[in-house]
Amino acid sequence: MIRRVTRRWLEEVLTSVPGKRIAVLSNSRIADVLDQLADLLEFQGANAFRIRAYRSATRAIRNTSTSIAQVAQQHPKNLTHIDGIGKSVAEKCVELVQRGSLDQLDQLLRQIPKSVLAMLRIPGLGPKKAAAIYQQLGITTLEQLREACEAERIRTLKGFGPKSEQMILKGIGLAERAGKRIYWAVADQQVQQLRDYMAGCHAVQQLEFAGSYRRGKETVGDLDLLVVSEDSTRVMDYFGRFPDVADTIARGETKMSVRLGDGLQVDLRVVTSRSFGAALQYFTGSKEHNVILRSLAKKENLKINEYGVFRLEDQTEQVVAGQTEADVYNVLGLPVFPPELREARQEFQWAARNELPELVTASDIRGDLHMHTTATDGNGTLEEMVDAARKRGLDFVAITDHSQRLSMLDGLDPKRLLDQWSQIDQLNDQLDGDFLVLKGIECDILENGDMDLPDEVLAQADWVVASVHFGQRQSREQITSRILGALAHPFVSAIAHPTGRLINRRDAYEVDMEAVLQAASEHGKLMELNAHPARLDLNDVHCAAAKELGVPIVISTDAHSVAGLDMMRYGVLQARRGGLTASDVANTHTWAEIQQAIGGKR
DNA sequence: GCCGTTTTCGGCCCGACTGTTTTCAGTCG
Repeated sequence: MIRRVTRRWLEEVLTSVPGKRIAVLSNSRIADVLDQLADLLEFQGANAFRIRAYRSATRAIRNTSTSIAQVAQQHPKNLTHIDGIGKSVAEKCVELVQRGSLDQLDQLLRQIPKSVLAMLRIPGLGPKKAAAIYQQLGITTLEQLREACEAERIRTLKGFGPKSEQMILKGIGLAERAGKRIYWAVADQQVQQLRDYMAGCHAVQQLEFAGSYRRGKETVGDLDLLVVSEDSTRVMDYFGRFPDVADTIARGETKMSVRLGDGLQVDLRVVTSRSFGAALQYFTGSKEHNVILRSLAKKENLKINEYGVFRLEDQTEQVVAGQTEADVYNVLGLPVFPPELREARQEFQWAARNELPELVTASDIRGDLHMHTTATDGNGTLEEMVDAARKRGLDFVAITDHSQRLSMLDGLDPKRLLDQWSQIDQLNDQLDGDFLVLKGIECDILENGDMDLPDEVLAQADWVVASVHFGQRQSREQITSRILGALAHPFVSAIAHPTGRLINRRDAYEVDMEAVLQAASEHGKLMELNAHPARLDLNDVHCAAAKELGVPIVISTDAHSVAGLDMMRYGVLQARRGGLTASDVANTHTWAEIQQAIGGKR
């Protein structure tokens, strides 16, 4: 009862604000608000550890699949059970969910104009310097800042000089592009080019890309290039001549940073072979994973930095590890965590229980259960897609073209679908057991919750993926209930791209993922991890939640062309970040085994 | 602000580079 009243009240508050949709606050929205609060506090010069506490709370909020808003409404005290959330942040979550805003944030925003925070996006301009510019010169916008630089007024401030003005002017132009995160798949292309180029430098003994790229994060903010060499000058000179380098940001003895033409920053570190493992560990991160690692080391009277692990005794430092990553972890009694797991989520607890999962690999994948053909919006014919899948070593595929509601994409009505399925029967006859083509469909879940094709048609399919394409702006209750309905439908096998998000382009639609996963578990249905680099939907956090509930994940390319089949590896990477093993992923199994899993429920 | 088999108070990871400084604060990862 309380929940209903509160939610209705919240909906009224939110709908009274133009442009806002009816919604229970998502975790990412709550985290955004708290991050803004942290920005403003930082700007005010608040205690650095207090800021860090807020940052770590917002990270925890983004990293859980539990709906913070729901917990705040129903069991607010349970919020502090989440690591990183204490009494104060818990109270703020409750206030935010109940009132739709935070009193403290409103007060701060009255003192500091929001436009001032834009200055923090300029590389090299942090909270202290930005605050000095705002407080001493009264500058509140980037345009005023540009004018002040050009009029040489910034250099009059203590701690600023002509170079600072140049840095700011350059930074204003970059603020838009810099800091934008690119898809992992795009970063990967850049990495391959850099690898090829750096292979031509004889001074390079060993080379590895670290950072969020190595952790397989869905988006990458910059590249961290680690090189073993005895001659850092030669390596840096060579690196600086990479044709796409637009600007050198910094260059010292061991570290150099450049910006490429598209705005991507690449940091180069040159180390000796003795330090390679420590440096690789250190620069792979994440920051939060490293903080935990160093705290553990400290308790053992050890110190970890990018040069090695050192034992502290009688004011002397003795090297105990550094050459390989394995040495660094093993000296602390820890396993070598796969980079994808180094996010300070559960990996240290898993290690303590000796339960680190053996993550799924691309070679474990046996089939692809979501792809399109020229029958709807694909570029490849049925035969071409099947041929390409065979050449990629798969054992089976499902052809899942769109259903009739997608008329713009020439979606299939029952007659055309049945025609396609009889073609598939013929093709299977020709294949004679060497390969299996499944009769599938990507069937729309209509706005009213009905399936887009009649039951008697769906009943004849081997495999049905249900998806939401229309009515994505419906309320959380409506969308959730549509998906729950599909999961309860006897002929639906899996939910495709379950949140509809397009990374950097479109937010996920409002959906109660906890309820969805619970229903999938009850009905024995599968959830898709769509491998397209812009989707990667489910995300890593939801994959981990599905695993907890025993809901199998099916990694699918949703290929619209032959080349699209190669996207499988991006999905596998995301699955690894979710901690999935081969047995957690349905399409590492044979079709007979998958059929058994979904067939029992019909 | 968060956290706790050394702690409910006193810690909180660590180093490189830059610009503005005559020894260091700010920023970044």
